[in-house]
Amino acid sequence: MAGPVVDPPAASAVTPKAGYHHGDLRAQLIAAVAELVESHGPDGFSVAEAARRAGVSSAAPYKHFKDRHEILRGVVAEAMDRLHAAMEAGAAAHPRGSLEAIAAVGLAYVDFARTGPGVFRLVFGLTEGHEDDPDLMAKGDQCFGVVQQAVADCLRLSPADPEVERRAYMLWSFVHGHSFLTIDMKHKVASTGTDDWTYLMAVAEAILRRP
Amino acid sequence: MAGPVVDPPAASAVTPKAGYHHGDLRAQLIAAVAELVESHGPDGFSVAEAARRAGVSSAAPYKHFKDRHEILRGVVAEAMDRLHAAMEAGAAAHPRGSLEAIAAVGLAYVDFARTGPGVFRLVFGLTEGHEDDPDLMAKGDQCFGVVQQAVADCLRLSPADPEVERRAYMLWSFVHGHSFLTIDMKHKVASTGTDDWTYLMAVAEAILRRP
DNA sequence: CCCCCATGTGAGAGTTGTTAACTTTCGCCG
DNA sequence: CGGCGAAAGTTAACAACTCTCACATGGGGG
Repeated sequence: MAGPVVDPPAASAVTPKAGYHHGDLRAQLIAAVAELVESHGPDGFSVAEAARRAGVSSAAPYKHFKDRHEILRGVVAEAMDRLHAAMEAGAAAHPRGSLEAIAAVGLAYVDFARTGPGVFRLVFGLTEGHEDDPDLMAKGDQCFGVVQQAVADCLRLSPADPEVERRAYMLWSFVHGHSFLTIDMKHKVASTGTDDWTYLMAVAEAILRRP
Repeated sequence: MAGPVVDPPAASAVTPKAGYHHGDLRAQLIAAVAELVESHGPDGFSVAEAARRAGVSSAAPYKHFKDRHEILRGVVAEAMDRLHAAMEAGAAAHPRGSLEAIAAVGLAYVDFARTGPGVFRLVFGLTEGHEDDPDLMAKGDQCFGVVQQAVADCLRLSPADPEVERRAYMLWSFVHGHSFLTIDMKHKVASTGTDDWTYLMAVAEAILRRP
Protein backbone atom coordinates (compact mmCIF):
# COMPACT_ATOMS: atom_id res chain seq x y z
CA MET A 1 0.00 0.00 0.00
CA ALA A 2 1.21 3.46 -0.71
CA GLY A 3 0.49 6.86 0.70
CA PRO A 4 0.44 7.81 4.32
CA VAL A 5 -2.15 5.83 6.15
CA VAL A 6 -3.30 8.47 8.56
CA ASP A 7 -3.97 12.15 8.55
CA PRO A 8 -1.86 13.29 11.50
CA PRO A 9 1.13 10.95 11.34
CA ALA A 10 1.73 11.48 15.01
CA ALA A 11 -0.64 12.18 17.90
CA SER A 12 -2.51 9.29 19.41
CA ALA A 13 -4.58 8.24 22.36
CA VAL A 14 -2.13 5.56 23.35
CA THR A 15 0.60 7.11 25.42
CA PRO A 16 4.04 6.12 24.14
CA LYS A 17 6.63 4.17 26.01
CA ALA A 18 9.03 5.24 28.73
CA GLY A 19 12.41 3.57 28.42
CA TYR A 20 14.11 1.16 26.09
CA HIS A 21 11.95 -1.67 27.21
CA HIS A 22 8.39 -0.70 26.69
CA GLY A 23 6.78 -2.99 29.20
CA ASP A 24 3.37 -3.10 27.61
CA LEU A 25 3.90 -3.01 23.89
CA ARG A 26 1.64 -5.88 22.96
CA ALA A 27 -1.41 -4.30 24.53
CA GLN A 28 -0.61 -0.85 23.20
CA LEU A 29 -0.21 -2.18 19.70
CA ILE A 30 -3.57 -3.83 19.90
CA ALA A 31 -5.11 -0.61 21.12
CA ALA A 32 -3.44 1.39 18.38
CA VAL A 33 -4.54 -1.04 15.69
CA ALA A 34 -8.08 -1.02 17.03
CA GLU A 35 -8.07 2.74 16.73
CA LEU A 36 -6.76 2.59 13.20
CA VAL A 37 -9.24 -0.05 12.13
CA GLU A 38 -11.99 2.07 13.58
CA SER A 39 -11.01 5.17 11.71
CA HIS A 40 -9.64 3.79 8.46
CA GLY A 41 -11.27 0.44 7.89
CA PRO A 42 -9.85 -3.05 8.29
CA ASP A 43 -7.32 -2.68 5.50
CA GLY A 44 -6.58 0.91 6.31
CA PHE A 45 -4.16 0.05 9.03
CA SER A 46 -0.47 -0.61 8.82
CA VAL A 47 1.88 -2.27 11.24
CA ALA A 48 4.27 0.60 10.68
CA GLU A 49 1.75 3.21 11.73
CA ALA A 50 0.73 1.23 14.78
CA ALA A 51 4.37 1.00 15.81
CA ARG A 52 4.79 4.72 15.27
CA ARG A 53 1.82 5.40 17.52
CA ALA A 54 3.24 3.23 20.23
CA GLY A 55 6.54 5.03 19.90
CA VAL A 56 8.66 2.07 18.81
CA SER A 57 10.50 1.11 15.66
CA SER A 58 8.61 -0.56 12.86
CA ALA A 59 10.31 -3.89 13.54
CA ALA A 60 9.34 -4.07 17.19
CA PRO A 61 5.83 -5.44 16.63
CA TYR A 62 7.31 -8.56 15.11
CA LYS A 63 8.67 -9.53 18.52
CA HIS A 64 5.09 -9.91 19.67
CA PHE A 65 3.22 -10.96 16.54
CA LYS A 66 4.17 -13.25 13.70
CA ASP A 67 2.70 -11.00 11.04
CA ARG A 68 0.05 -8.39 10.44
CA HIS A 69 -2.72 -10.96 10.45
CA GLU A 70 -1.78 -12.05 13.92
CA ILE A 71 -2.13 -8.48 15.14
CA LEU A 72 -5.61 -8.35 13.70
CA ARG A 73 -6.38 -11.59 15.44
CA GLY A 74 -5.18 -10.02 18.65
CA VAL A 75 -7.53 -7.11 18.17
CA VAL A 76 -10.39 -9.48 17.49
CA ALA A 77 -9.63 -11.59 20.54
CA GLU A 78 -9.59 -8.54 22.76
CA ALA A 79 -12.81 -7.27 21.24
CA MET A 80 -14.54 -10.58 21.73
CA ASP A 81 -13.57 -10.58 25.35
CA ARG A 82 -15.12 -7.17 25.73
CA LEU A 83 -18.23 -8.27 23.88
CA HIS A 84 -18.56 -11.34 26.04
CA ALA A 85 -18.20 -9.30 29.20
CA ALA A 86 -20.80 -6.80 28.02
CA MET A 87 -23.25 -9.57 27.20
CA GLU A 88 -22.75 -11.21 30.57
CA ALA A 89 -23.22 -7.89 32.29
CA GLY A 90 -26.42 -7.32 30.36
CA ALA A 91 -27.79 -10.68 31.36
CA ALA A 92 -26.75 -10.20 34.98
CA ALA A 93 -28.57 -6.90 35.24
CA HIS A 94 -31.97 -8.58 35.11
CA PRO A 95 -33.67 -11.50 36.80
CA ARG A 96 -32.60 -14.88 35.50
CA GLY A 97 -35.04 -16.21 32.95
CA SER A 98 -36.71 -12.88 32.28
CA LEU A 99 -37.26 -11.54 28.81
CA GLU A 100 -35.49 -8.42 29.97
CA ALA A 101 -32.32 -10.39 30.50
CA ILE A 102 -32.45 -11.57 26.91
CA ALA A 103 -33.17 -8.14 25.54
CA ALA A 104 -30.28 -6.78 27.59
CA VAL A 105 -27.91 -9.28 26.03
CA GLY A 106 -29.10 -8.17 22.62
CA LEU A 107 -28.74 -4.55 23.54
CA ALA A 108 -25.18 -5.11 24.67
CA TYR A 109 -24.51 -6.65 21.29
CA VAL A 110 -26.04 -3.78 19.36
CA ASP A 111 -24.27 -1.21 21.50
CA PHE A 112 -21.00 -2.96 20.94
CA ALA A 113 -21.54 -2.79 17.20
CA ARG A 114 -22.57 0.84 17.28
CA THR A 115 -19.74 2.10 19.44
CA GLY A 116 -17.11 0.32 17.40
CA PRO A 117 -18.43 -0.46 13.94
CA GLY A 118 -15.01 -0.96 12.43
CA VAL A 119 -13.91 -3.48 15.00
CA PHE A 120 -17.31 -5.12 15.00
CA ARG A 121 -17.07 -5.74 11.29
CA LEU A 122 -13.53 -6.93 11.73
CA VAL A 123 -14.64 -9.47 14.30
CA PHE A 124 -17.17 -10.95 11.94
CA GLY A 125 -15.26 -10.42 8.78
CA LEU A 126 -12.00 -12.08 9.61
CA THR A 127 -11.32 -14.72 7.02
CA GLU A 128 -7.73 -14.36 6.05
CA GLY A 129 -5.45 -17.02 7.41
CA HIS A 130 -7.41 -17.72 10.53
CA GLU A 131 -10.68 -19.20 9.38
CA ASP A 132 -10.45 -21.62 12.23
CA ASP A 133 -8.27 -20.25 14.94
CA PRO A 134 -9.32 -22.40 17.88
CA ASP A 135 -8.90 -19.54 20.31
CA LEU A 136 -11.23 -17.25 18.39
CA MET A 137 -13.72 -20.03 17.82
CA ALA A 138 -13.80 -20.67 21.53
CA LYS A 139 -14.44 -17.03 22.26
CA GLY A 140 -17.20 -17.01 19.68
CA ASP A 141 -18.83 -20.01 21.25
CA GLN A 142 -18.52 -18.32 24.60
CA CYS A 143 -20.54 -15.38 23.33
CA PHE A 144 -23.17 -17.59 21.81
CA GLY A 145 -23.22 -19.46 25.09
CA VAL A 146 -24.50 -16.39 26.87
CA VAL A 147 -27.49 -16.19 24.54
CA GLN A 148 -28.06 -19.90 24.82
CA GLN A 149 -27.98 -19.80 28.60
CA ALA A 150 -30.37 -16.87 28.75
CA VAL A 151 -32.80 -18.63 26.44
CA ALA A 152 -32.50 -21.85 28.42
CA ASP A 153 -33.24 -19.98 31.62
CA CYS A 154 -36.24 -18.36 30.07
CA LEU A 155 -37.67 -21.58 28.69
CA ARG A 156 -36.66 -23.54 31.77
CA LEU A 157 -34.86 -26.10 29.65
CA SER A 158 -31.32 -27.36 29.43
CA PRO A 159 -28.98 -25.20 27.31
CA ALA A 160 -28.27 -28.28 25.25
CA ASP A 161 -31.91 -28.79 24.33
CA PRO A 162 -32.34 -28.53 20.54
CA GLU A 163 -35.30 -26.25 21.04
CA VAL A 164 -33.11 -23.88 23.00
CA GLU A 165 -30.44 -23.97 20.34
CA ARG A 166 -32.97 -23.28 17.64
CA ARG A 167 -34.47 -20.27 19.35
CA ALA A 168 -31.14 -18.92 20.48
CA TYR A 169 -29.93 -19.10 16.91
CA MET A 170 -33.04 -17.28 15.69
CA LEU A 171 -32.59 -14.61 18.28
CA TRP A 172 -28.97 -14.22 17.46
CA SER A 173 -29.59 -13.92 13.71
CA PHE A 174 -31.98 -11.17 14.48
CA VAL A 175 -29.72 -9.23 16.76
CA HIS A 176 -26.73 -9.79 14.54
CA GLY A 177 -28.61 -8.64 11.46
CA HIS A 178 -30.00 -5.61 13.21
CA SER A 179 -26.53 -4.71 14.43
CA PHE A 180 -25.13 -4.87 10.95
CA LEU A 181 -27.93 -2.99 9.31
CA THR A 182 -27.84 -0.35 11.96
CA ILE A 183 -24.21 0.47 11.34
CA ASP A 184 -24.45 0.09 7.57
CA MET A 185 -27.35 2.42 7.15
CA LYS A 186 -26.58 5.19 9.56
CA HIS A 187 -28.75 7.20 7.22
CA LYS A 188 -32.44 6.46 7.51
CA VAL A 189 -31.94 5.59 11.15
CA ALA A 190 -34.76 4.44 13.33
CA SER A 191 -35.99 2.19 10.58
CA THR A 192 -37.49 0.13 13.30
CA GLY A 193 -39.79 2.94 14.28
CA THR A 194 -38.87 2.42 17.91
CA ASP A 195 -35.80 2.46 20.08
CA ASP A 196 -33.60 -0.59 20.38
CA TRP A 197 -34.84 -1.69 23.74
CA THR A 198 -38.49 -1.81 22.76
CA TYR A 199 -37.54 -3.47 19.53
CA LEU A 200 -35.44 -6.15 21.20
CA MET A 201 -38.08 -6.84 23.81
CA ALA A 202 -40.65 -7.31 21.06
CA VAL A 203 -38.37 -9.69 19.21
CA ALA A 204 -37.53 -11.67 22.32
CA GLU A 205 -41.19 -11.98 23.11
CA ALA A 206 -42.07 -13.06 19.60
CA ILE A 207 -39.40 -15.73 19.52
CA LEU A 208 -39.76 -17.11 23.01
CA ARG A 209 -43.48 -16.97 23.71
CA ARG A 210 -44.54 -19.30 20.90
CA PRO A 211 -45.20 -22.97 20.26
CA MET B 1 2.24 -5.61 1.76
CA ALA B 2 4.98 -8.07 1.17
CA GLY B 3 5.11 -11.52 -0.26
CA PRO B 4 3.22 -12.81 -3.23
CA VAL B 5 -0.48 -12.48 -2.78
CA VAL B 6 -1.48 -15.70 -4.45
CA ASP B 7 -0.27 -19.22 -4.57
CA PRO B 8 0.10 -19.73 -8.32
CA PRO B 9 1.30 -16.30 -9.45
CA ALA B 10 -0.09 -17.01 -12.87
CA ALA B 11 -3.06 -19.09 -13.97
CA SER B 12 -6.51 -17.64 -13.64
CA ALA B 13 -10.10 -18.08 -14.66
CA VAL B 14 -10.14 -14.80 -16.50
CA THR B 15 -8.67 -15.33 -19.92
CA PRO B 16 -6.01 -12.74 -20.70
CA LYS B 17 -6.10 -10.22 -23.45
CA ALA B 18 -5.52 -10.59 -27.14
CA GLY B 19 -3.78 -7.58 -28.63
CA TYR B 20 -2.35 -4.35 -27.36
CA HIS B 21 -5.76 -3.00 -26.65
CA HIS B 22 -7.45 -5.33 -24.31
CA GLY B 23 -11.00 -4.48 -25.16
CA ASP B 24 -12.56 -5.57 -21.92
CA LEU B 25 -10.08 -4.78 -19.19
CA ARG B 26 -12.44 -3.06 -16.81
CA ALA B 27 -14.73 -6.06 -16.56
CA GLN B 28 -11.87 -8.52 -16.38
CA LEU B 29 -10.25 -6.58 -13.56
CA ILE B 30 -13.46 -6.63 -11.62
CA ALA B 31 -13.75 -10.36 -12.17
CA ALA B 32 -10.15 -10.92 -11.14
CA VAL B 33 -10.54 -8.82 -8.02
CA ALA B 34 -13.73 -10.61 -7.11
CA GLU B 35 -11.85 -13.89 -7.37
CA LEU B 36 -9.03 -12.59 -5.22
CA VAL B 37 -11.36 -11.20 -2.61
CA GLU B 38 -13.13 -14.51 -2.52
CA SER B 39 -10.01 -16.52 -1.98
CA HIS B 40 -7.85 -14.17 0.06
CA GLY B 41 -10.18 -11.83 1.90
CA PRO B 42 -11.00 -8.19 1.26
CA ASP B 43 -7.51 -6.96 2.02
CA GLY B 44 -5.84 -9.93 0.44
CA PHE B 45 -6.07 -8.51 -2.99
CA SER B 46 -3.65 -6.25 -4.77
CA VAL B 47 -4.06 -4.16 -7.85
CA ALA B 48 -0.80 -5.57 -9.11
CA GLU B 49 -1.98 -9.15 -8.87
CA ALA B 50 -5.29 -8.34 -10.52
CA ALA B 51 -3.43 -6.72 -13.38
CA ARG B 52 -1.16 -9.73 -13.64
CA ARG B 53 -4.15 -12.01 -13.89
CA ALA B 54 -5.65 -9.92 -16.62
CA GLY B 55 -2.33 -10.02 -18.45
CA VAL B 56 -1.57 -6.29 -18.36
CA SER B 57 1.00 -4.10 -16.68
CA SER B 58 0.46 -3.01 -13.11
CA ALA B 59 -0.29 0.55 -14.17
CA ALA B 60 -3.00 -0.32 -16.65
CA PRO B 61 -5.81 -0.54 -14.08
CA TYR B 62 -5.39 3.14 -13.35
CA LYS B 63 -6.74 3.93 -16.78
CA HIS B 64 -10.06 2.54 -15.60
CA PHE B 65 -10.11 3.21 -11.86
CA LYS B 66 -8.93 6.15 -9.81
CA ASP B 67 -7.43 3.95 -7.10
CA ARG B 68 -7.76 0.57 -5.44
CA HIS B 69 -10.86 1.63 -3.55
CA GLU B 70 -12.64 2.40 -6.76
CA ILE B 71 -11.93 -1.12 -7.99
CA LEU B 72 -13.47 -2.51 -4.84
CA ARG B 73 -16.44 -0.28 -5.39
CA GLY B 74 -16.73 -1.66 -8.88
CA VAL B 75 -16.78 -5.19 -7.52
CA VAL B 76 -19.44 -4.25 -5.00
CA ALA B 77 -21.58 -2.54 -7.60
CA GLU B 78 -21.47 -5.58 -9.85
CA ALA B 79 -22.26 -7.87 -6.93
CA MET B 80 -25.20 -5.77 -5.85
CA ASP B 81 -26.62 -5.91 -9.33
CA ARG B 82 -26.40 -9.68 -9.22
CA LEU B 83 -27.97 -9.77 -5.78
CA HIS B 84 -30.79 -7.53 -6.87
CA ALA B 85 -31.47 -9.67 -9.91
CA ALA B 86 -31.48 -12.84 -7.81
CA MET B 87 -33.91 -11.33 -5.33
CA GLU B 88 -36.23 -10.19 -8.07
CA ALA B 89 -36.09 -13.60 -9.68
CA GLY B 90 -36.90 -15.20 -6.35
CA ALA B 91 -39.93 -12.99 -5.88
CA ALA B 92 -41.10 -13.52 -9.44
CA ALA B 93 -41.04 -17.29 -9.08
CA HIS B 94 -44.03 -17.25 -6.75
CA PRO B 95 -47.49 -15.67 -6.69
CA ARG B 96 -47.48 -12.02 -5.75
CA GLY B 97 -48.27 -11.50 -2.12
CA SER B 98 -47.57 -15.08 -1.11
CA LEU B 99 -45.35 -15.98 1.80
CA GLU B 100 -43.41 -18.14 -0.61
CA ALA B 101 -42.43 -15.08 -2.59
CA ILE B 102 -40.96 -13.55 0.53
CA ALA B 103 -39.14 -16.68 1.54
CA ALA B 104 -37.75 -16.93 -1.97
CA VAL B 105 -36.33 -13.44 -1.74
CA GLY B 106 -34.69 -14.41 1.52
CA LEU B 107 -33.36 -17.61 0.06
CA ALA B 108 -31.81 -15.72 -2.84
CA TYR B 109 -30.08 -13.54 -0.28
CA VAL B 110 -28.76 -16.45 1.73
CA ASP B 111 -27.63 -18.28 -1.39
CA PHE B 112 -25.83 -15.21 -2.58
CA ALA B 113 -23.98 -15.01 0.72
CA ARG B 114 -23.12 -18.68 0.70
CA THR B 115 -21.85 -18.89 -2.84
CA GLY B 116 -19.65 -15.82 -2.44
CA PRO B 117 -18.92 -15.19 1.21
CA GLY B 118 -15.93 -12.99 0.54
CA VAL B 119 -17.75 -10.69 -1.81
CA PHE B 120 -20.83 -10.74 0.37
CA ARG B 121 -18.84 -9.51 3.31
CA LEU B 122 -17.17 -6.95 1.10
CA VAL B 123 -20.53 -5.61 0.02
CA PHE B 124 -21.59 -5.03 3.58
CA GLY B 125 -18.22 -4.13 4.97
CA LEU B 126 -17.18 -1.37 2.64
CA THR B 127 -16.39 1.63 4.74
CA GLU B 128 -13.19 3.07 3.37
CA GLY B 129 -13.58 6.18 1.31
CA HIS B 130 -17.04 5.49 0.03
CA GLU B 131 -19.30 5.55 3.06
CA ASP B 132 -21.87 7.30 0.99
CA ASP B 133 -21.33 6.62 -2.65
CA PRO B 134 -24.71 7.60 -4.10
CA ASP B 135 -24.52 4.86 -6.71
CA LEU B 136 -24.00 2.13 -4.13
CA MET B 137 -26.63 3.57 -1.83
CA ALA B 138 -29.09 3.52 -4.68
CA LYS B 139 -28.34 -0.12 -5.40
CA GLY B 140 -28.75 -0.92 -1.74
CA ASP B 141 -32.10 0.77 -1.62
CA GLN B 142 -33.07 -1.11 -4.74
CA CYS B 143 -32.41 -4.40 -2.95
CA PHE B 144 -34.32 -3.36 0.12
CA GLY B 145 -37.08 -2.23 -2.22
CA VAL B 146 -37.62 -5.81 -3.34
CA VAL B 147 -38.23 -6.91 0.23
CA GLN B 148 -40.42 -3.94 0.88
CA GLN B 149 -42.50 -4.58 -2.21
CA ALA B 150 -42.94 -8.24 -1.37
CA VAL B 151 -44.03 -7.38 2.15
CA ALA B 152 -46.41 -4.73 0.86
CA ASP B 153 -47.95 -7.21 -1.56
CA CYS B 154 -48.38 -9.71 1.19
CA LEU B 155 -50.00 -7.27 3.60
CA ARG B 156 -51.96 -5.56 0.84
CA LEU B 157 -50.63 -2.19 1.85
CA SER B 158 -48.62 0.52 0.15
CA PRO B 159 -44.85 -0.04 0.19
CA ALA B 160 -44.54 3.34 1.87
CA ASP B 161 -46.72 2.33 4.81
CA PRO B 162 -44.72 2.51 8.04
CA GLU B 163 -46.04 -0.88 9.03
CA VAL B 164 -44.61 -2.33 5.85
CA GLU B 165 -41.27 -0.65 6.45
CA ARG B 166 -41.15 -1.95 9.97
CA ARG B 167 -41.84 -5.55 9.05
CA ALA B 168 -39.60 -5.43 6.02
CA TYR B 169 -36.79 -4.22 8.21
CA MET B 170 -37.41 -6.99 10.71
CA LEU B 171 -37.42 -9.56 7.99
CA TRP B 172 -34.27 -8.18 6.49
CA SER B 173 -32.45 -8.15 9.81
CA PHE B 174 -33.30 -11.76 10.17
CA VAL B 175 -32.22 -12.82 6.74
CA HIS B 176 -29.12 -10.68 6.87
CA GLY B 177 -28.13 -12.05 10.25
CA HIS B 178 -28.76 -15.61 9.21
CA SER B 179 -26.67 -15.07 6.09
CA PHE B 180 -23.76 -13.78 8.10
CA LEU B 181 -23.92 -16.41 10.75
CA THR B 182 -24.22 -19.12 8.17
CA ILE B 183 -21.00 -18.16 6.48
CA ASP B 184 -19.17 -17.38 9.70
CA MET B 185 -19.90 -20.66 11.35
CA LYS B 186 -19.54 -23.11 8.54
CA HIS B 187 -18.80 -25.48 11.35
CA LYS B 188 -21.81 -26.54 13.35
CA VAL B 189 -23.95 -26.07 10.27
CA ALA B 190 -27.66 -26.62 10.34
CA SER B 191 -27.86 -24.77 13.60
CA THR B 192 -31.39 -24.00 12.61
CA GLY B 193 -32.28 -27.64 12.75
CA THR B 194 -34.00 -27.35 9.39
CA ASP B 195 -33.12 -26.37 5.87
CA ASP B 196 -33.13 -22.74 4.81
CA TRP B 197 -36.42 -22.85 3.00
CA THR B 198 -38.40 -24.17 5.92
CA TYR B 199 -36.59 -21.79 8.20
CA LEU B 200 -37.32 -18.77 6.05
CA MET B 201 -40.95 -19.72 5.59
CA ALA B 202 -41.32 -19.97 9.35
CA VAL B 203 -39.73 -16.59 9.85
CA ALA B 204 -41.85 -14.96 7.17
CA GLU B 205 -44.94 -16.42 8.71
CA ALA B 206 -43.98 -15.31 12.20
CA ILE B 207 -43.29 -11.77 11.11
CA LEU B 208 -46.18 -11.24 8.73
CA ARG B 209 -49.07 -13.11 10.29
CA ARG B 210 -49.22 -11.07 13.49
CA PRO B 211 -50.96 -7.97 14.90
C1' DC C 1 26.67 -9.36 41.17
C1' DC C 2 26.59 -10.74 36.65
C1' DC C 3 25.02 -12.84 32.71
C1' DC C 4 21.04 -14.12 29.68
C1' DC C 5 17.40 -13.64 26.89
C1' DA C 6 13.25 -11.20 26.02
C1' DT C 7 12.62 -7.09 23.84
C1' DG C 8 14.16 -3.28 21.51
C1' DT C 9 16.91 -0.83 17.04
C1' DG C 10 18.64 -0.13 12.15
C1' DA C 11 19.40 -1.33 7.74
C1' DG C 12 17.82 -3.77 3.80
C1' DA C 13 15.35 -6.81 0.29
C1' DG C 14 11.23 -7.34 -2.04
C1' DT C 15 6.27 -5.83 -3.02
C1' DT C 16 2.78 -2.54 -3.55
C1' DG C 17 0.11 1.89 -4.77
C1' DT C 18 0.27 5.62 -7.73
C1' DT C 19 1.97 9.07 -10.91
C1' DA C 20 4.23 10.82 -15.08
C1' DA C 21 5.92 10.64 -19.57
C1' DC C 22 5.95 7.67 -23.34
C1' DT C 23 3.91 4.76 -27.14
C1' DT C 24 0.56 2.15 -29.71
C1' DT C 25 -3.81 1.47 -31.83
C1' DC C 26 -8.47 2.58 -33.27
C1' DG C 27 -11.87 5.15 -35.42
C1' DC C 28 -13.20 9.15 -37.58
C1' DC C 29 -13.10 13.30 -40.57
C1' DG C 30 -11.53 15.91 -44.28
C1' DC D 1 -6.90 7.30 -48.18
C1' DG D 2 -4.01 9.75 -44.92
C1' DG D 3 -3.29 11.52 -40.69
C1' DC D 4 -4.62 12.85 -36.06
C1' DG D 5 -6.51 12.86 -31.49
C1' DA D 6 -8.14 10.26 -27.74
C1' DA D 7 -8.30 5.93 -25.43
C1' DA D 8 -5.74 2.48 -23.49
C1' DG D 9 -1.46 0.28 -22.70
C1' DT D 10 3.82 0.41 -21.23
C1' DT D 11 8.07 1.49 -18.65
C1' DA D 12 10.26 3.89 -15.00
C1' DA D 13 10.35 5.88 -10.75
C1' DC D 14 9.22 7.04 -5.79
C1' DA D 15 7.52 6.55 -1.31
C1' DA D 16 5.46 3.42 1.99
C1' DC D 17 4.88 -0.97 3.79
C1' DT D 18 5.88 -5.93 5.29
C1' DC D 19 9.05 -8.74 7.16
C1' DT D 20 13.96 -10.53 8.17
C1' DC D 21 18.47 -10.45 10.10
C1' DA D 22 22.25 -9.06 12.79
C1' DC D 23 23.13 -6.34 16.57
C1' DA D 24 22.16 -3.54 21.08
C1' DT D 25 20.24 -3.12 25.73
C1' DG D 26 19.05 -3.73 30.26
C1' DG D 27 16.01 -6.02 34.09
C1' DG D 28 15.43 -10.08 36.69
C1' DG D 29 16.78 -14.83 38.18
C1' DG D 30 20.80 -17.73 39.41
